[in-house]
Amino acid sequence: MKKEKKINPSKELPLGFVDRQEKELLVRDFIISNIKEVMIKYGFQYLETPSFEYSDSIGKFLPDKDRPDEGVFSFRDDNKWLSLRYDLTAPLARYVAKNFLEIPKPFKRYQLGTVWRNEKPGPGRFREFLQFDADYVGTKSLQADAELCVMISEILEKCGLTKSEYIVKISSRKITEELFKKININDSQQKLTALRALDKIDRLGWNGVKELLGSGRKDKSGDFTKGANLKPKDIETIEEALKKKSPETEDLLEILKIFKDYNFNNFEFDPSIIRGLEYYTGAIFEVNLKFDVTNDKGQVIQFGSIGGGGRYDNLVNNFGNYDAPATGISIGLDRLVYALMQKTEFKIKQSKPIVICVFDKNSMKDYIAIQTIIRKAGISVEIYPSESKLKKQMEYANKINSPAVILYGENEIKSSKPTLRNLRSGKEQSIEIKELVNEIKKII
RNA sequence: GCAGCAGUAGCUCAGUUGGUUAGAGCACUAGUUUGUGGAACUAGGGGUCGGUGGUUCGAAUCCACCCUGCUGUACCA
Repeated sequence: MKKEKKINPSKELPLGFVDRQEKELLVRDFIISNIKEVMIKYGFQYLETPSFEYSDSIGKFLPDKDRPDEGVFSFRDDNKWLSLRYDLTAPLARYVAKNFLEIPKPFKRYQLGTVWRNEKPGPGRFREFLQFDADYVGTKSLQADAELCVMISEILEKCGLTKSEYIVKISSRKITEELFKKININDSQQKLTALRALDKIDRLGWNGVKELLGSGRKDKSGDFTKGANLKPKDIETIEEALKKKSPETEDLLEILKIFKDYNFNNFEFDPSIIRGLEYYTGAIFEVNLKFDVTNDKGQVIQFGSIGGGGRYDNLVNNFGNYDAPATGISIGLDRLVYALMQKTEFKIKQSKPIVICVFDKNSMKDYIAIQTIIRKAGISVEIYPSESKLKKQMEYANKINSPAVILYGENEIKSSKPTLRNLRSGKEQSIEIKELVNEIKKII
């Protein structure tokens, strides 16, 4: 009989999906707890919406296509297309439209949730990631826009970033709109290409952007990108306009005034920031890190922004007749985690369990008794799960970074004096049970 | 998507112009020590050489296609 070749299931993960380990999750939890604290202080309410939405509810319409636009993960269910949400703003708009009459106006909500994007992953950038999003719905007041920037800044500083390590950049859609009107670009494709080119100034610099506004640009690998084919004179006009150090549009002037009242100054006017192309209508903001981020080979990489947002006055309106101007901001949490973990001074302390070694299964009652005492004191502790050689148990304790082991063998039990071994110093001491908790506290 | 580079043990990598049974370090397991981890020594396990097909007497090595990773670029609502 011939042996069938066994084909094992793949251990690999789908492109852009990753396992996340404790080290990373603890940093993430730390950020989340800071976010929640700040959200409460600023009076936002907590909301959760489902991972899936009908594709058309989150802006994915399907004209003659057998699947929704690339960029989202979708599947067909009973002739309706469902998509995994790609952000938290679109579901919010849907939620507001659905519950418009019941919710307070303005509606201030924040949300933490996984989102999915069917795009090429990069460093600190995955196809599944956690996003934080805070929005003001139902107000035109620019106080809201300004406060979002102040608030995001407070969150970042709570997470340990200093003012010199990040900056909030602001601009307004109105600037580029006026600019395009001035130089008379009507072709919408051309407008789009130009807008996208402008968005890249931080990465490519002015020369790169100029090439993209003109005939096109060849990148480092030799790949060529077509440009917007603007006239040199128009490119000059744009360059001139974007050099301006202070804003002239009314919305930004107002926001700047409010920043002043808040005594907030870690921002920068930057007319070249664009953010998404679809729904923003007014002020836009972007949060950038100012320190170098490296990959695991130590190379400095293009990291981009860790979050941003802006005013979107028409999004809720798309669903029907309710008029709900809105503004919001989001952070990609995993990107922030990735960046924070690079700061060498950034370490989150975690308490690993004390390990009680097992000499004899029949003494389990005694092990459990001291385990209970220690746990009651709120200290992490566990009994080694089997009766292995002491060496193995010690190796285990060492491996999990346990601060200490408790040796409670025949003689110790007889005298009710367990031995506590400090795994960092290697010192051992014999201790009365009632003193055990106190001694452990000295070690951890 | 496009372009460049890469893929050999869990990890980092070596492997001569195609030539027996594919190697090293670290990690892992067992022992030196039946009550002692982080050091040392000894022994051991572990590989569809990214996959599939082709060329060849013979392929980790050459060819084709595919997959995956990295970097850049595009897209990012």
